[in-house]
Amino acid sequence: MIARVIVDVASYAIDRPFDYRVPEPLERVVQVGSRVEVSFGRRRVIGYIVELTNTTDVPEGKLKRFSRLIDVEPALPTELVHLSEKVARETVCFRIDALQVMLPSAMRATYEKEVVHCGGELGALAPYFQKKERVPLKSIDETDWPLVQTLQRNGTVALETLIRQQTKKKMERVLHFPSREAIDEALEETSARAHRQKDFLQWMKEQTVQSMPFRRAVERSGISSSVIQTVIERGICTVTEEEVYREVEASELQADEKLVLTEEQTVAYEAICDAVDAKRQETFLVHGVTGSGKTELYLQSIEHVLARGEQAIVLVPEIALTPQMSARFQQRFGDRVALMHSGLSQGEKYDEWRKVRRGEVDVVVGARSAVYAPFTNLGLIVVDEEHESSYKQEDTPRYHARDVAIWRATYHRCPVLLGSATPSLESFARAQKGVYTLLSMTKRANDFPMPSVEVVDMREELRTGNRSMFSTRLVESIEQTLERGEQIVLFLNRRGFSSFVLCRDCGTVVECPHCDISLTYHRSTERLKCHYCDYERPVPQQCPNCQSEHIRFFGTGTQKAEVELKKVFPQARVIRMDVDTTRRKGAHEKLLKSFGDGEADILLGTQMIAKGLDFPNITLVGVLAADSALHLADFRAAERTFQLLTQVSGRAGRAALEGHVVVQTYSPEHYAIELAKAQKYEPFYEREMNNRRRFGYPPYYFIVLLRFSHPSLTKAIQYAERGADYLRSRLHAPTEVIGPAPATVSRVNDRYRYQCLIKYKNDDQLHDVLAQLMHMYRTNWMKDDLRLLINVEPSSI
DNA sequence: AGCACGCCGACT
DNA sequence: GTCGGCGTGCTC
Repeated sequence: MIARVIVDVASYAIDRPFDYRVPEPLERVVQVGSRVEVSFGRRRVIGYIVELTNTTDVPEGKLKRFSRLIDVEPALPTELVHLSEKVARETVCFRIDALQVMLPSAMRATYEKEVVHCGGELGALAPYFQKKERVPLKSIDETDWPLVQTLQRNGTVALETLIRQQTKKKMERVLHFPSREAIDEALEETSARAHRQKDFLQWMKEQTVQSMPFRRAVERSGISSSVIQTVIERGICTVTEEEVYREVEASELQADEKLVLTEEQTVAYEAICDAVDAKRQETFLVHGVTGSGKTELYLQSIEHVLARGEQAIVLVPEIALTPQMSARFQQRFGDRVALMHSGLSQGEKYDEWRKVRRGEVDVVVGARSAVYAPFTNLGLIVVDEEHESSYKQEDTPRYHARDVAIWRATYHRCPVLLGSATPSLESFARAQKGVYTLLSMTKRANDFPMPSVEVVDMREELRTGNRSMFSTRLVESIEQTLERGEQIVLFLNRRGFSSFVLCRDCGTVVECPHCDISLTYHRSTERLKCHYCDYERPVPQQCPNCQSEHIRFFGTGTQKAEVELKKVFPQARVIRMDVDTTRRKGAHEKLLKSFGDGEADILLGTQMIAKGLDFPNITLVGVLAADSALHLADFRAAERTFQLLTQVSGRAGRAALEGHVVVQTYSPEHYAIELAKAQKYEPFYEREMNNRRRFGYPPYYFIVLLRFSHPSLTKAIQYAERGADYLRSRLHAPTEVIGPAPATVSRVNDRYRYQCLIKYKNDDQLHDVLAQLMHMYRTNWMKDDLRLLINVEPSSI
């Protein structure tokens, strides 16, 4: 029996299966998806079985037997093993990367070298070994490494690779209670003076369960652990070490009752159930205004799926995975839900993943990578806020969770639900073409009116002499809202307000010496940092260009806004939410909770407050700089701005109180802002589609971004041109190759970056041509220190 | 990727 | 002669 194995080595030459003979005793145990330990060249590494066959082209002399089976139960279901091939092909990444991303990081192996003493004199190495036979190479001083080599040659020591999985199963001591009779017997044998022991025995007798974690027994019985320990030592009850799940802190469960669906919701619900029942892959685009009750639709659709004995995945943007959202799912489905988001520790993520793998839960609510939840009987995948750019992973494998969701659904023959108030142009266009089924929900579930939106022209404010961050209108609105005792959310897009250091005399901005980007001030450390490389330096006292001491320092946008806000409204209680105030685990939740409890009047923050915030007392939303993302050189700039404004506006007036939105901008006439104000998605869609068609961008074309980087500027340009020429010579109209042009950040880590763009409609040669280009890169260009990165359907360019 | 082999120049 | 620098080729 032959196992075809993808080994844990990310390299072009290795990116294919290698054949290993399956040891005979394991023939009935191994499965596709199992991990094995193999010797590969002179190393031992972990590999994934992707196929089991009986034939091989590998000559007998080369074929090895793998040494160890790591999982009895395969780590990945077959479906995901096959899916990894598609992911690798579609996103141009190594198969091993596509496989690894499907597993929790705790299951990734680390490799460590150890020096083993085989016999003979160790000489100068002796102190490292003491009485031990093997020591980590890391523990030996680097100056002694040549000696290790010498001793290795004469056979005194050998180097071995230690494969360590990061998996830590949490073990807990579990107490097993004896039978009633045994307890009675024990009671008789217990000395009359041992009152506490008797109490404990009595308590045990009252228990209905047969075992309980030691810790909980201490808590519940109120008997000290030393007493219980004595009882154990007397052999009355036994203790075992058992694997337990880390307890993920449960959100506070508020009542969440099943709601009566509106007419629109019912239409959507029935269409979804129909696809579920028919086992039909169908993608629904749920276009519902904020407050139209999309979550309730998800919940009831999932209930239907669970009733059929199938499972469901709910994808949520990381940032929107608020306790409010999680709590609703937990309330509805109890312990059948697993949560997967960045707030969990590595071990907690591993536990949640295992619950899914073992079939102990049947709903997963999680961020991007939860799309790989190892369910084997999926009935529905929901992608909430489907337009969110966080669904696209920005490093390898550069997959889009929305696409993966559809691939998986095709396998499981189940529907996918894409939900958004502001669908991505791609999805809406597909819905228009009939590729997806459009489900519109135009009315708010509770019939509350949409908030009124007011746009303030900040140029006008400047002209009238108001140079502060707050327009007169916004100040008035805040005042009125405060007087009414209602709450305010102020939103500030960090971009354009980032915290850089500027010389007031010559205008110099302090930049990174290795990258073409300004340095960012970090208040916590009082230093300037580069967000692209690891460079950091203290804040300069003088301008590095003209030595002037008039260094103007811009704190983060939100910090500055907070100071100004306190000046204008000294009586208002403000909560600031940005990366600085939410870095600590759980800080995010805590701040939101205290705002929800009415402990503050104003919530001031960045992107992160744009979503999922659902408090009835918020009646005013202020957007301080609506156009900060508008003028970026990216074809999605208008779409992003429109989505953001709509999203933020949705935070106002979620309950009976009427909501109001004030949007401050320097370009009030821009269609993205005008149409967001009017809250008209479709006119925006038409308008933006026109632009996309005119300039040949998605969804009219698919795009692939190629980035060439090299320490020498001329070489970077040369190779980028060579690459573009190569592509042009092989790809034909209507496929186009644009560029090369310098990347937005034209230098990172002392490497110059040039990029090309391929635009295509449907080009079946493209993947082959890209593969050939990669081949040329790895056989010729890579040695010259060129780096080439391919991003299929990038979220920005 | 990482490891060994092998070829060449430098040094005991 | 031997050591160690890095270019080349291979990994079932």
